[in-house]
This record gives sequence, C-alpha cells and structure tokens, in this order.
Amino acid sequence: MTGTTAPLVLIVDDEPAQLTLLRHNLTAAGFRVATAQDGEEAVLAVAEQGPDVVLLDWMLPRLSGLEACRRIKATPEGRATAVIMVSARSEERDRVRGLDTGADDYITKPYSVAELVARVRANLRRVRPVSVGQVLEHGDIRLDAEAHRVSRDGTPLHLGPTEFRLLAAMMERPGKVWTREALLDRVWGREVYIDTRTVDVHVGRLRKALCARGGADPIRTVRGAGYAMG
Amino acid sequence: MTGTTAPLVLIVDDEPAQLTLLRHNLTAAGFRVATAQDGEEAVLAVAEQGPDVVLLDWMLPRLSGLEACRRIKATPEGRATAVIMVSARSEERDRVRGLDTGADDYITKPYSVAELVARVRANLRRVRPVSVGQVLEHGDIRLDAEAHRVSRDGTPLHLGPTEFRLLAAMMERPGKVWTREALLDRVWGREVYIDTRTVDVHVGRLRKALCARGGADPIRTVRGAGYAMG
DNA sequence: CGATACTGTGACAGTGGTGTGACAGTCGAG
DNA sequence: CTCGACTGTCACACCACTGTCACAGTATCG
Repeated sequence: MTGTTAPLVLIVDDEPAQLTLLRHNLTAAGFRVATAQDGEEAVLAVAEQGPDVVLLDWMLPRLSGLEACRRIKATPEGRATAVIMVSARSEERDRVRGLDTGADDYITKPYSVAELVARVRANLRRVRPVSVGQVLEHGDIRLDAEAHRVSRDGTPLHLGPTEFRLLAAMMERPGKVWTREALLDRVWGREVYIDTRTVDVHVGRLRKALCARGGADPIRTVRGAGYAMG
Repeated sequence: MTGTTAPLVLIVDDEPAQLTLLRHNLTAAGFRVATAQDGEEAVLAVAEQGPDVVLLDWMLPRLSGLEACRRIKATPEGRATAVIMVSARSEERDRVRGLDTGADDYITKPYSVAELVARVRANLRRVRPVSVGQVLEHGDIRLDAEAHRVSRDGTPLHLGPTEFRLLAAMMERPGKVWTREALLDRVWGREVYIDTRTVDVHVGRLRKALCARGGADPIRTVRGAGYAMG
C-alpha cells in the first residue's frame, strides 16, 4: 500500500479460466495479482494481503459475492480497499443492492478488458491517490504520474525516482506542511529506518532540479515543522 | 465538506429541465445541491464550493465534460471530490476515456433515479472520510493549521514556531484567559523548566508581528492572571 | 503621593534547525 | 568487468530563533 510497489489486485472467481484470463491482463497492465476461489478465501486474503482493489464475482461457492463484500467492508483493511462487483446480472436492482452493500463499483459481464482495466485504475486512484494516471499541476509545474514526467513552464525536467515521489506527494496537497516523518512514511515507505535529515538532502536536490532553468523556489521551508508546496 | 452539514452535490448540465429534475430528486434524498450550466462554471464551482460529488454531463457548452473533468482533477479540491460522468453515449471507448481522465464513476442515460442516488451514495462513502485542514479565524486574523500559515486582513504574516503555536492555542479558545503556566504547558510542553516571564516576551513578539502592518492589538493582557484573545 | 507589584521590551549570547558540498555504497546497463 | 546514476550519511557553516536579563513603563493600593 505504499507508493513504491505496484498496486495489488485481488481476483475472486471460481472459474479457473476466468482467473487465468484476468491475471494475465492485469499483470500486463502493470498490477500485482492475487487470487481467491471462493468468498471465504476472499475475506481472508483481504485481511492478510491488504490488496488495493478487489474484483469480486457475484456468484461464488461457500459465500456469495454480496455477503463476502459485506464482510470485507466490515474490516479496517476492507474499508481501505476498493471492491468492484463483477456479475452477469445487469438488472438495476442488483446494481443498487451491490452498491448499497458497500461495493465501490459494479461491472457486468460481458465486459471488455479495456473497460475492466480502466475501472480498476479509476478505483485505484481513490485508494492510492497519486500512483495512478493523474496529472497534477501547480503553477507552471506539471507532473504526469502515469508517464512519470515532470515539466516546468513546458520544459521537461529530469528527476530521480525519490525526487519524483517527493514532488508528487507535495503536489497532491499544495500548501500542506509535511513533517519530515510524514514524508519518510509517504515517500520512502512505512517501515524504513532513515535519518530525517535525508529528507532535507532530497528536498535540496529537488529544489535544484526545479530551479535549474530559473524560476522561483516552489518549495517552502517551515522552520520547526517541515516543507510545503507554494 | 465538514462533517455536520449535508453532503453537497454539484450538478452540471446545460439543460434547465435536467437541472430541475436532478435538483428535486437529490434534494429529496437529503443532499444539498449546487448547479452549473457549463464546463467553466463547473471548474470554478468546484474550486469555490468544494462539493463532495459532481454530476458532470458529457456534452457541455464552452468546455466539454471530459476537459472539465481533467481540470477539476488537477486541483486539490477536485481530487477530494468524486466526479460522476453522465452521458447518453454508452459505447465502451467513451467510458474508458471518461474513467481515464480521472472520473470516479460513469452513468449512462437513461438512468433510473434509484440507481443515480445509489451511485452518489456509493461515491460519497469514499469521499467523505477525507478530513480537511482546520482553519481558525478571529476577526481579520486567519490561521491555517495544516499549511502553517497566518494572515491578517489578507496579508500573510511570518511567525516563528513558538509564536505560531502560541497564537494557535489562544485562537482555539477566544476569550479564554490563559495563565502563563497554562501557556507554558500548552505551547512549550509539560516538563519544561522555563521562566514564566519568557511567555511575556513571546506574547510581545507575537503582538509586534500581528500589528506590524497596523491594526488593533488582538491580545488582551489580564493583569495578575495572564493573556487572552479578543 | 509614594511604595509596590506587575508588565512591556530592547539587547544579547547560545542553541539548534537548516542548506549544502563531499563521499562512499548500491544497483543496473552496457 | 567498468561506468554512470542514484542513494543515504556526514560535517561544516550559517543564521533564525530562543530564553534570559535589565530597565522602563504602568496599574494598584495604603
């Protein structure tokens, strides 16, 4: 669930053919994939692996998709993941029931792979705000998260991976002051032992890159607190 | 966007009949409703009113729904709201384009009111938990805790860390008289050995900063007791 | 009025937070 | 392998900020 690894999608379906097909397509789209074959497995897998998105088939052995969804959404991990119900039923009352159970989205068979992937991305965007196709703008700075590109005033900039994530985090909430600890959490990952002063160094490098071709420093230092955009 | 008031839904459509219909149904469902008639209005309305959900028609004058969605999602307010694209086009490639622009959901005409409301609710569930930074105001003084910013009458002020915390504490409870000991506790920390007269010095510095560009002294000295805002 | 207690504030030295160049270690590409 | 890109740490310099003091100003009371 940190910004560094690929998003994890849990596929729940009882037909092996479906699992293989989906795994193949989602892997090709850059996601990590986990699978479960019935509702109980699904609930367990969510608790253990904390996926970012769950593709949940409506018809499942042992525990219906609807009930599985309810149980998933009853856990803290479940609330932090997006559940997409997959079903052959396209009647409206089912859609309504599905959404009111806590499902985040609903997709009906037959669906195209393109739409499925787009849906997964769209839901992912809410669960992991920055990591997926999103263009952030702040003043003359543009950051394309999907293409991994940054430009200032139209001219492209070269940033290392860490500086890129650092900029992305700060651009996501302009004005917000990030403590060094918060940035370590967000940019480096939750379980890392890193000197907080390292943040200073990377902020310095980011500043140098952003101001290489002139322009005001877009990063504000708040003494005793941390850093902020704008 | 606060927790106490009803969720705000922004309806964007150029047909007055649609606006009236949607407003009626959503109001009946317990939402607050705002409206916009074209894409530019929509982008503006999102920035100004910070709705929880936007119902965005695909076909709009001046700025297409797609482009409006992109611009909305490039702003911090936009990222904190759910955008539901509404369209007569049900072809798949449009859905994909819509979702990849940053839209959170997609609904096609004709839709039933029940499904629409269910979708709005489902999207709301994800958007609502996002809390917004606390902004304290007292007279013409504004203190943004998250951004660590203070302004008086619109002009930004520079405060040191201690003065900032001091002001924040006093603004949190306007009128309350703080003893020097209470302020030491609150601002400096519980187990500090500091001369109580130090509080006086910092209050003085805070006053100087607040009144640097004119204006009445917002801090009241209570002889024998301490200090208070207003 | 004088005495006393309390508060405002300029000055100042010390501290500690921050910017930054240097450097060694790691990793992947060629 | 070598090379280059990137990372994390350190040391040093700088200066904004801090806490304290001394003295001046002001309210309170006999």
